Amino acid sequence: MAEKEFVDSYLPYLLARASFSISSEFHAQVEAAGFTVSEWRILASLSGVKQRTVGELADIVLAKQPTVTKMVLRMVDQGLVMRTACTQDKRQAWVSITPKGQKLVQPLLKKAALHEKQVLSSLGDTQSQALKSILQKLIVKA
Amino acid sequence: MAEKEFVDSYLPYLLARASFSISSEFHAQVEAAGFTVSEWRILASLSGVKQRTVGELADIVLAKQPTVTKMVLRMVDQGLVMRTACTQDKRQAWVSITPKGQKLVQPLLKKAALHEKQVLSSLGDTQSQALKSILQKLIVKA
DNA sequence: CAAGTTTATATGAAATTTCATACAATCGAC
DNA sequence: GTCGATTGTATGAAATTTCATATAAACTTG
Repeated sequence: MAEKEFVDSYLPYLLARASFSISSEFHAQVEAAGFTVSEWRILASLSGVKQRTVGELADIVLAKQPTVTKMVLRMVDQGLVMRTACTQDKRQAWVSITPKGQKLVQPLLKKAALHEKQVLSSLGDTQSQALKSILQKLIVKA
Repeated sequence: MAEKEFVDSYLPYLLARASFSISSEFHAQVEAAGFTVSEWRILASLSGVKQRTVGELADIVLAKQPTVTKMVLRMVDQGLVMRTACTQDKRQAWVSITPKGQKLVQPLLKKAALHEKQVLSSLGDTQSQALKSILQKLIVKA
């Protein structure tokens, strides 16, 4: 049984697996609210701001631009977000959350905060801080 | 600009983003070898073992079973893996890597090890160890 | 300011993933 | 053993994602 390296200690895989594992725990609640994970991310990232462009959203939800364009169109149909013309750069499309979207995502945001708190408390303050700062370091700024 | 919480410090998102970021760095090499990320994971996870079942592979590559079934069928067509009947439990399908698959994945495994080493060395020993052990803790055993 | 280049988004076609469900084989209890 | 429940994989249809490309609006230079 010498062959456990890949799955058990290869860093990129550990990251992927940990991410998957933690997200899965919360995924049930996202689904219960009727959202996909990407939809949830879009709503969450729109919930505190005036608006974001399609490109910014693509970067945030870690998806390709055409994927986000179509995702936004679907969410517009559902009345969760709305598109408005960008006044400065007419190539860009501004996306903002609707009152309906805001209302639906609000309870999820609370649950997300709670879930994170639980995970962090299971780690303890020291490890929590260490983890976050290391992860931030791993995230390439570009 | 008070609204940077979600993207900048929400743990599940940091994990997803860090995972994405690190994987992306290596992704170019995976593509250069002609594989998708999931194919790479399947080959890597098969490369040291005699065989794995479809279900085990689904767990490892963090994908759904039907996805893996179809992925394996495609990889069989490409001659990268082969399916053999499981002698004990006839419901299960054993998948193993072919010599061709092994030959193609070998250089990638080396590059992966190198890439990981670079990432780890940028963190330093202490943080590397801390990160890995915290991630392992976050990964739910079930 | 015209011409070429880059950037932001949209869109159709193709590939992939997912959901449901079907099918087979194993397991358990009687 | 037999019947019902469970488990592992396959498969078709639907939904989603991706690739390639189109389009339109800035930017750059001379």
